[in-house]
Amino acid sequence: MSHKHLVLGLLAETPMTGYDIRKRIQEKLRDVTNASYGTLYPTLHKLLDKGLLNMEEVPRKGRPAKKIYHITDKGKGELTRWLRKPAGADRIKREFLVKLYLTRHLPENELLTLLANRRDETEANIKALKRTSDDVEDRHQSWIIDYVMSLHHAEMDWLKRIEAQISVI
Amino acid sequence: MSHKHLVLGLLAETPMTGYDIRKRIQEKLRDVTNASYGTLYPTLHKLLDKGLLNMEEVPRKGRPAKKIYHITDKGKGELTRWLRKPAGADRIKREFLVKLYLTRHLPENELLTLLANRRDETEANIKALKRTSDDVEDRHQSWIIDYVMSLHHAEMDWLKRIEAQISVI
DNA sequence: TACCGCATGTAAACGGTTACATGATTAC
DNA sequence: GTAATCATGTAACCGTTTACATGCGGTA
Repeated sequence: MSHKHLVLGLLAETPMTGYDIRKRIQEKLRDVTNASYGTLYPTLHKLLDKGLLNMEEVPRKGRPAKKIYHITDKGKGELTRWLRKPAGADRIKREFLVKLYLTRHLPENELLTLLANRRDETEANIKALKRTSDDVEDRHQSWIIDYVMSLHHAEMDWLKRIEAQISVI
Repeated sequence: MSHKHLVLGLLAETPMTGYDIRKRIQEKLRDVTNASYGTLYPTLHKLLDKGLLNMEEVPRKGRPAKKIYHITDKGKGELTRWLRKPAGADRIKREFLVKLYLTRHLPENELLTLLANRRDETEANIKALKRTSDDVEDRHQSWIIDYVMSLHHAEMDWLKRIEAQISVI
């Protein structure tokens, strides 16, 4: 992905500092990404270089100026171009699936504990998500939560199916 | 993740060359990872250094020797230790969710095409998966396919739900 | 003859995480 | 007084992708 377009998109709504962008992401996009300053600041610098952003310096007494970034027309162009092309297939490193596959050469009870642990974790994830879903303001945000929730539930169902399959044998 | 444990796990089944490992992954774990030689060979070198693998050189006429890697007892220990601890939460860069969120500041029809496109893509993914699921040998592999398929279906249901929600308004 | 499969790698670039460094202001 | 918040960044490291480099043997 690179956080380039996310930054562009957030700045298209309203001009902000890098710090603000971080907060926004933490508040509204926790389930989507987890970008740190180490990613965000260099991204801003690159976008500025390319002319996709402008920067406005706001001096503060006794410390370095605050830097407010604004999206440029060029930036808006790049953003809408990106939004219109299909999102790349999610490249996921599904560590759990690797583990599942590798239990092939291990005793059956290893497989069963792997599945049971995963079920507990998924259950916990669902509960945690439910808690965060209370203070959601806009539909876009609630759609994301709904999406993630759906995937969690699908995984739960799958886990139960597999466990049932095994215990029958 | 790092492909360290995957390599260890595959070599626990049978000794192989780096080339063989690549083929295995392509054949059986396409939905889980996509490791290239650029990842695999350095990983093998590191594991060898740490004593988790042994290497056996098999000379070939007229070209460099083939290198067959074997897992050591130390390697087996490391592998089972890893398998037993819970798999880290899948850190996913869900590009599609970023796009979904960013349609906030775009006209409604942009949102609708985004969803429609995604639906087409997901449908295509499901069909492609169905095709691959025919020549599956062992249950571990079929579980993985079932898992991925479940997630695809969950996404489809979600997409339809959201689209219905919007068209009502 | 031309291409595919076998088999080894390296190098550059990219994207991200973690930890570090700085320092004022505000709330408890 | 102490901790959190505001606000900037850099540097080292890690894992991965992509492209490149090499070259034999078998198949169409």
